[in-house]
Amino acid sequence: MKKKSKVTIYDVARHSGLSPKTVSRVINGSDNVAQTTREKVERSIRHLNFTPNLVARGLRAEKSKSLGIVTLNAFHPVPIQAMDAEANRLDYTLAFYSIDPRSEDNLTQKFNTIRAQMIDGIAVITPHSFITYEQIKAHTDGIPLVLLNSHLNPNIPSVIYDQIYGIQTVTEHLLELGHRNICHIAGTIDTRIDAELRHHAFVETMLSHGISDAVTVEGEFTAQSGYDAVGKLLDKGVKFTALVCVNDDTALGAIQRLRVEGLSVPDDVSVVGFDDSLYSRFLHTPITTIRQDFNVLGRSAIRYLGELLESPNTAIEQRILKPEFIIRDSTAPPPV
Amino acid sequence: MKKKSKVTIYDVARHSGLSPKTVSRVINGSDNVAQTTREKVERSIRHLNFTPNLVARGLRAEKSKSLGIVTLNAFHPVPIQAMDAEANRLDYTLAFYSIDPRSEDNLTQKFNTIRAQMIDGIAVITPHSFITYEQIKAHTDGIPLVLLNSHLNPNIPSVIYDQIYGIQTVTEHLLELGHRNICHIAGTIDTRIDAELRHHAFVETMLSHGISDAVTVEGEFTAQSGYDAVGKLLDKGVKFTALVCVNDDTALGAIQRLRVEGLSVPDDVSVVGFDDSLYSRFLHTPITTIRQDFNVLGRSAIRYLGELLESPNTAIEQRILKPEFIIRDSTAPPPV
DNA sequence: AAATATTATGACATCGATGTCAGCTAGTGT
DNA sequence: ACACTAGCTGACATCGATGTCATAATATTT
Repeated sequence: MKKKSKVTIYDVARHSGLSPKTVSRVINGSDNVAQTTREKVERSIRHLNFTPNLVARGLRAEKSKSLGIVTLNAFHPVPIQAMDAEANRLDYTLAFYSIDPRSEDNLTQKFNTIRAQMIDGIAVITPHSFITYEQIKAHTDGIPLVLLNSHLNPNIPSVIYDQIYGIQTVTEHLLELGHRNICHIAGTIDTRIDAELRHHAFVETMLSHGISDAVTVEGEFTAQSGYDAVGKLLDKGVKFTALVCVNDDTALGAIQRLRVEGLSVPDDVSVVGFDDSLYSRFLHTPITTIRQDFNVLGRSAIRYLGELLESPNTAIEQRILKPEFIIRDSTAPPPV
Repeated sequence: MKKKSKVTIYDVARHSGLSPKTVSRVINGSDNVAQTTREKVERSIRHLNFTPNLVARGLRAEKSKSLGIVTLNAFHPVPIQAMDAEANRLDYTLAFYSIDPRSEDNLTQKFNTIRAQMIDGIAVITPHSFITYEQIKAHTDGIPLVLLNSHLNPNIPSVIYDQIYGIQTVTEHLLELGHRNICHIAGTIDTRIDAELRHHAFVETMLSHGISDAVTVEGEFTAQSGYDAVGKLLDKGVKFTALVCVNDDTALGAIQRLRVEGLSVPDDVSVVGFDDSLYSRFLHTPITTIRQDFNVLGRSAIRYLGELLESPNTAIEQRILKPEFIIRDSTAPPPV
């Protein structure tokens, strides 16, 4: 049986015959403690199996030593394990909050909680265009803040993969192969920033090659929506020899639909994805894609947050990660 | 500009001309407060935009109103958003901890932190056989605890999908189709409980049909390991017409390797998976599988934890969810 | 040896909310 | 009119750790 009663600094003080303040000094590695005293206290700590109460310490210090991870219910992957590992390295723990971005109330309420819990720093996974940096910032009361895969804006503290570079690369890859009739199966452009960025990059790249009538169908980042989008394109009689998909899930669904419709990938239609999902290289037709590693993204965000906490004059900037282009079997020259 | 200084119950008291204690009563909806007083306080609260400090409250109440989600670095999906939603419903927030199950030190240290943060309840995602319920319990100091997809044992508080039923079902499905030479591509049997359970269920089911020489190859839950496992089977010259894979990722890799080796699924070899991963139904050959919904699992765990917190005499039991069998195209009778 | 500097320790207050308990006001009963 | 409730409010202590500041113990200087 364990003792239920918690061991406090007072118990340690009593046991070692010293004052609570001295015990506190030992815990915190303060200089002005005699060697013999320190040892006595350490013995008592070990003997009583004492762990300082972080809530009490938090109240006094006005900081909790934990970081908040906020997501916006957007089906964007949350690399929580990687973020936790990095946070631990900086001596922080993690608290998690999921916010409904459509509810201003929910936003206010959650950030009230975050402040009330004295969370020291916040990482927001925000590929969600309902919410701007300013809106979030208005709620944080000065708590350091880093956004993940958010708006493209050099003046907001964030870590992002270069979406524009990614889509530009795959689109140009298709153009170089000789494709001219390229369609884009997008994500929810009006609500997701990454979808918007990728869509814009697609249109621009096509324009820069003199193609102004490229067709876009909006999906929602899922395999099902990719499947349906191809159906829509075919129904409308759109002519295409290549598809740029907003992510691998969408590409997966698109490829499946093409197959159902009797079209071969890549012989009849080339397809590119985005993300390099875990399954992508093991498919019947491995997908040509752009790899972004969400673990790296998460770690970078926490690291940045750590810098902001340590030195408040750390530059506010956008840290841009370059995704990697991976050519597989789903792309080929268009049929002759 | 916002005021940086935090608003406390004392500020509200001063502003409303009442005592902090009365403000506290209003916040907590206490009975004995005059209507006019209550309104005065509420006005002040709104005017000052006051939010009670949860750290202070936690210290006093000796509870944090947050639940700890613990994972063991085992690549098991963490349905953190679903768990958060359920926790919020019960008026709790979430803290996240990732533990290296091979390090006893890490285990001790993390649970010290959990106790030091006055976490009220813990959900452990533990398909990891390094760690038993007893080991964890020894660290929790009586904090309510629920395990997810853990050991099969009616006396530990946990929520699990019935792994045995699942593998039994898919194996019998293959047997009914006429297969006799069925191999199992397992997970890491020595370190993952779910792998062990599934392996055991496979062997038992085969035995109950009079087959005692069924071959098992150990993988590690990944597509790559499924890919490699098929290679090993072929190298060893093992004869098989069907594969039971520990999960869909493994099945995906296995199917890919079969294709590379010139074997067709399901004409030459039938393959079943487990989990019903998001991609499984969109593959070239959609996978026959067993669906377990991790969101449901996570929500159930939090709900159970909530019951344990509310009434400490809630039964300690194993809550078993039945997974759903889904037949797709990767299984067929064996070749004649 | 006296004066001064340095090191080591503890008493007390504080962080913000709330439990305990006492006191005050108004209302009821006789 | 007096005693007695019931309802409302506040003073004070408390949760556990630590900052402030005073003081005791020791070392250093002259």
